[in-house]
Amino acid sequence: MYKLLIAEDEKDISALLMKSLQDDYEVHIANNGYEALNMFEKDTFDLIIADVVMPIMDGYTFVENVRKSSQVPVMFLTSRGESFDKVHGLKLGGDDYMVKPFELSELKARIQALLRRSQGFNQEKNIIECGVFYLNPSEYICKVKGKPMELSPKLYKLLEIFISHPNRVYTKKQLYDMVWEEDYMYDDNTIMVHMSQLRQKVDPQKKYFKTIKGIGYKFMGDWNE
Amino acid sequence: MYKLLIAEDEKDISALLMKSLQDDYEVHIANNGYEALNMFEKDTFDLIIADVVMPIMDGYTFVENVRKSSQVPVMFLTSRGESFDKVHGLKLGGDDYMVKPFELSELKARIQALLRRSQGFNQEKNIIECGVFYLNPSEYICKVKGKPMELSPKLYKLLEIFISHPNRVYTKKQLYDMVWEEDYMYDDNTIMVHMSQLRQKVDPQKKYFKTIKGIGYKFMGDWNE
DNA sequence: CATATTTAAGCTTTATTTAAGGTTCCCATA
DNA sequence: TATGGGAACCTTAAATAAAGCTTAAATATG
Repeated sequence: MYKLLIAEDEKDISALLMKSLQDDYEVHIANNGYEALNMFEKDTFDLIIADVVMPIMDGYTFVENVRKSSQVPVMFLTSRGESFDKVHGLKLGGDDYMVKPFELSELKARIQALLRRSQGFNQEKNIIECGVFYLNPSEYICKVKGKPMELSPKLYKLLEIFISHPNRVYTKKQLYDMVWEEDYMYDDNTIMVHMSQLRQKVDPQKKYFKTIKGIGYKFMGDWNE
Repeated sequence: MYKLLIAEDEKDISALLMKSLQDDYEVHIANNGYEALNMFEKDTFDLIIADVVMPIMDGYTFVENVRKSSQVPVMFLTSRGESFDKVHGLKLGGDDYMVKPFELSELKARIQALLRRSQGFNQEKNIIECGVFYLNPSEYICKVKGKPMELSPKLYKLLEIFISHPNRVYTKKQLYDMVWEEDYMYDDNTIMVHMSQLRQKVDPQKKYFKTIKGIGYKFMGDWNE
């Protein structure tokens, strides 16, 4: 079930949203931008709905801060319906902008469209897929060409990083920091052994995981079978 | 430059769109859904804008067919502004839905937001480009005239420096300091050998990398093919 | 105890530097 | 206007150094 964060100071509206969305989503309400930002930093959400005019911290400022670290889809929902406002909200990182009063059916459809787009058109939640590789971290499942693979935790995390960002080059240090989450006692060799194991398990023909000598490793995401 | 496909039967609107979008995008116009579908099958586009009411094949049918094989972002642009229509359009695969008459500034902002989302925020990657040279350091990619080149770390860094600052002259000492990051043990010859290798790989005809005798080297950024 | 992870060692591959001989260009001099 | 010497530069190939791979054994984890 997708998690939504709603930043809205008008209680009647947030209550209405809660009521009409809670059957389909896990809904969290914040009463202003500041509160929302705190919640955002402590948790992860699949979509954010933000009012613009709020006390303490407004919606624009909130979303600007969100965008510094996240690409979570954002919908503005506000009574300010001028083109100028819409353009501003969209430019600073919003994905959609709805003007109050709104139709609930349209809001729901737009939420669905946004989630569909941001989740990469996967029906299920949190599926990571690229080419022959399929990962479902919440179920700890890994498939390569549809064939289930058993991977140790470290190997799984490694693979997850690569598949979520095809073509990107990671240095050994970066991988170590992300997978091991401890920067003392760091050794290149550990990474190399794990990469070797990962290749043997998941890419025995060495087509997908390329070594960039002097830099690091890269998962080739633009292949043609 | 992103490629847009616009399916619109009203000539004055398609002309207006062409006029206002052609500076930023490569715009292709189809006069109905059927024509659009043909164009879509022969070419690839980064975004589709579709009217709903069109002769021969309507926008909904067109987009339903598009969605059978593609996840390209789709915006509906139509005078049918009922919630029912919007919900229908969004559910069958549309990403956004604008109602005529529309503000051009809002349309442009929504196009940008959609492209940003569908391109996976990729446009924010720092790509270094000049003339026939293309570098993407985060993917460690180098292309010359669209042809991928494999470069060693030192050569890559060297090239990166030159392409980021066309026409600037660098002394051997400067290059050494920037690429080697150690100022002891410095030898002109090392640079010269690397420059020689770089030219052979990336500029065999010696058109782009010029020696400034007594000074250093310079990448010629203002050429005309 | 079983499984996962790290260490260690020998080996392979690739990158970088060194070294030597050749080329070009500038400038002083004839 | 020729010419020769020297400095700066180029190129190539061999030598050296660095980075990476893999296997198996050792150690940790639970």
